[in-house]
Amino acid sequence: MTSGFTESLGIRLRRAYQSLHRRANAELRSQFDVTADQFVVLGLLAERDGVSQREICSRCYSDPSTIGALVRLMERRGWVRRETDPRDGRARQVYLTESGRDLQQRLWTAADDSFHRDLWAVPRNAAEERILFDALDRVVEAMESG
Amino acid sequence: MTSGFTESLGIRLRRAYQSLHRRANAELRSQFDVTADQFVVLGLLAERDGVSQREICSRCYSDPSTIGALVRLMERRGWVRRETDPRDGRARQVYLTESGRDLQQRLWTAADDSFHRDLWAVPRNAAEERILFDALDRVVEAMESG
DNA sequence: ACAGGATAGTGCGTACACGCAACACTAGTC
DNA sequence: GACTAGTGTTGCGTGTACGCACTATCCTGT
Repeated sequence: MTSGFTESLGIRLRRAYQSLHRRANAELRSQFDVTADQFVVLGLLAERDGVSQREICSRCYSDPSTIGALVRLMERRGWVRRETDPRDGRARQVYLTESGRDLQQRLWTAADDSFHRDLWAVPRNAAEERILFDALDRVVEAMESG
Repeated sequence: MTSGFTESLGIRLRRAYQSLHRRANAELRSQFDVTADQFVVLGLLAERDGVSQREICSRCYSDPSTIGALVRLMERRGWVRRETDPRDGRARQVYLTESGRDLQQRLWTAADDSFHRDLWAVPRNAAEERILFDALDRVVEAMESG
């Protein structure tokens, strides 16, 4: 029926993500006691903060309850603060604190030195990068249009 | 320092994997009460069984304790049996049972109908597929050679 | 002004991923 | 035979992912 389970795109995608996630977790945890997913949320907030948890979810493709727990944890650690949106009593606006912004920058440069560079070197040229990025984005489309 | 966090390969990889995993979980759970990771292990065992848990780990890039728990659960559900390796008292040989093999085949065709087809259609031609697969494999290499 | 429907967030339960430590067994060396 | 490494598995604790049910709030049409 197919060219074999082990050779399928699904398994390859899983392997690639798992190894990235494992590596990121190991580096970030040992040096900063931060998890890979906290790193992702910090990165998103550094690009734009004052946003609702719902928006964070849609930007990193996670679940509301996952993000809720994550953000509350980050709040306890002093990296973010949450304020009730004056325009919408249901929503919380999530902001990076000074400490959180500082941490994010240190994480970013550390991650760049240790594994981001290797990741960026994966596409061997611009054309390959475009094919790769397009394909990954089309995976998302295909999976969500079911 | 870079073209933006949201545009990086890491985030794209995360999004693609998360959406695949979510979709697979939803389909498999609603129809068969099976998780995506159980599906993966069933698929690997269908290709070759009688193997140690350690080997399952290396084939799906998972952790020994994760696979241990997963395989014990699958044993309780009657999909696999575990026998002590006569050559190595530490190791367990994991086999698919008849019921497990049967389930795997039903899962495989159902998954193929619902989302595997969409996934296979992601690479638009053989050249793109090769670039995509190579890149994903190089991600694994890069992340493990740290 | 109000009912009905949508939306943001929380709480709970289950499954997975992983590091770490412990344990059992193996294999190589002396 | 004992000693030392190395390996397969298990147990424990934490963090993450997700579905589901629930509350609080908003919004729309009447």
